[in-house]
Amino acid sequence: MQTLSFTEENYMKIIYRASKLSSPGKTKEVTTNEIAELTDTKPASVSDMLKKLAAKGLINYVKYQGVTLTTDGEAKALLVIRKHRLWEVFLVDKLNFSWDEVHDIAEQLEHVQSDELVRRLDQFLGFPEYDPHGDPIPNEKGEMNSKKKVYLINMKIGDKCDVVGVKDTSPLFLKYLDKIGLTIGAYIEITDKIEFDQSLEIKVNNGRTIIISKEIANNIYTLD
Amino acid sequence: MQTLSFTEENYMKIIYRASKLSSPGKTKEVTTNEIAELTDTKPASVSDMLKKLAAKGLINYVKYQGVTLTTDGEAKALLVIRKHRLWEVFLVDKLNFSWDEVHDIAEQLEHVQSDELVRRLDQFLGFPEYDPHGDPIPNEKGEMNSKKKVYLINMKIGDKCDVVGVKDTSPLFLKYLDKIGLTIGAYIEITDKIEFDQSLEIKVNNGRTIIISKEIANNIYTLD
DNA sequence: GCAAATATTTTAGTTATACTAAAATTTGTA
DNA sequence: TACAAATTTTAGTATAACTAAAATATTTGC
Ligand SMILES: [Mn+2]
Ligand SMILES: [Mn+2]
Ligand SMILES: [Mn+2]
Ligand SMILES: [Mn+2]
Repeated sequence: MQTLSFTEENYMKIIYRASKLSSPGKTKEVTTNEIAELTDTKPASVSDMLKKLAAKGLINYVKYQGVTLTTDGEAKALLVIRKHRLWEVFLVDKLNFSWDEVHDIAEQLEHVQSDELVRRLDQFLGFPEYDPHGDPIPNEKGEMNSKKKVYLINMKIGDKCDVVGVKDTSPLFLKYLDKIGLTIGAYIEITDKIEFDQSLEIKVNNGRTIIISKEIANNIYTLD
Repeated sequence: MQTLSFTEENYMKIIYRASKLSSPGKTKEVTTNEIAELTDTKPASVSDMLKKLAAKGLINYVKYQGVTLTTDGEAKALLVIRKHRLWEVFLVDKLNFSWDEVHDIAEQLEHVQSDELVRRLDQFLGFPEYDPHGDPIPNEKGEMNSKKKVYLINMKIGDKCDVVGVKDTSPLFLKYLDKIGLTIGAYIEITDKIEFDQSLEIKVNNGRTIIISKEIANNIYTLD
C-alpha cells in the first residue's frame, strides 16, 4: 500500500475532477496544459509528475494524448475527496465553523493517513452524504450520490427549486451567499430574468425578493 | 508568523522534552548527541538543524555548549504538544479509539496549522487537562498541570496510590496494561517487593493481586 | 496535404529539505 | 598539557518539486 506525497495526492484530486468535468457521468481524457493550469505550475512540471503517477499505476498515460485515472488511481482520488469532505462536515457540524472557513483546513486534514480514522470519523458524523457545500461524500467503496443538479442561471421565470450546492467555495462568495440568504436548502422562485445583464430576480424562501448577477447564478446549483 | 516543517516541529518537541528531563521544573541544556539519539539521526544532521532553528529564533545555540529553547521556541514546542494531546483525546473520547492506537495518528494531526482549529477542538472536548496517557495538556497560554507523579517502582510496601500516567506509550505496553487492569485511574496497593528481580506484587482496585516486573513498574506514574 | 500553430515532452538545470561520512575543531578531563 | 569525547564543518548524497529552453508530436487552417 504505497502512500503518496501531499503534492501527488493533490494532482490525483485535480485529475479526477478534470476528468469528470462537463459530462457528469462520463470520463474525459485530461490534458497536460489543463493540469498545469489547475495546479498553477508549468506543463513541464506536469509531464514530470505524470510519469511518476503512471509508474505508480495511478494513471493511464499515453504521451501527447492526455491521461485517465486507473481503477487504483480513481480509488485514491476518491479517498482524498472523501476525507476532505468528511473533515469539512466535522468542522462545521462539530466545531461550529461556518462553511466559508473550512476548505483550507480540510486541505490539510485530507492528507492524514489512517483508514481506521476515516471509518470512525464517518461513523461519528453519522455517515453524512453531503458536505457543507452540497458536494456528495464518497462512501468507503467510493460510491456517492449524483443528483442531476442544474445551475441557477439555467432556470426559467416561474421555476421553483432548492439550492443544493455551490461551485465556487471561496470565503468571499460564501459569505455573500450567507448575507443574501442563499445557503444550502434555501427554497427559491425565479420571478424575472433581466435581459440586459442576464441577472436574475428571485424570491428566497417565499419571502424577500432579491437580484443576483449572472456570475452569482452561475455558481449556484439547484434541484427541481 | 513563520510556519515550521514537520521535521522542524518534531525537533522542537524533542528539544522541549529533553530540556525538561530529570528535573521536572528546571530546564536543562540539551546536547547535540542527545538530540541525534532521540531523532534517530547523526550529530552532523543535528548541528545542521540547530543552525536553522537558531536562525529562526527558536533556540539559544552556543556552539559546543548545547541548546535551550527561546520563549518563542518553547511556545512553538508547547503548541505542537498541545495539539498532539488534544487530538489524542479526540480520538479516544469521540472516535472510540483505544489508548494504544492514537499516538501515530496524533503524530500526523499535530502538524495541521490552524489556531482556530485548536481553540475549537479544545472547547469541543471540554478543555481536557490530561491526554489518554495521563500527560497534561497545555492550555492556549502554554500553561499545564504538573502533578509531582512518582514511578510505581519507587513505591514502598503498604503504599496505596492511583495510576496517573505512563512513560512508554507503545501499543505493546499499553495493551498489556489493559490486560492486567493497570489503566489510568486504577487504584493500587503495593503488597510486596520481590528482592530477587525487583518485581512488585500489587493489589489492583482492591481486587486481584498481580505481579509486575520492574520494567513495567518503571514505566507507570502514580500519585499519592 | 502540408505548413504553421499549438501542445507536449525532454533536457538540463535550480532550489529546498534533510541527511551523512570524514575531517577539523573545541572542550573537558586525567 | 595531552588525549578522548563531543561537536562542527566540509563536502557531498538523495529526493521532491519545479522551470526555461529546446526538441518533438499533434492539430488546425488553408
Ligand atoms: Mn473544500
Ligand atoms: Mn466542500
Ligand atoms: Mn502520543
Ligand atoms: Mn499521549
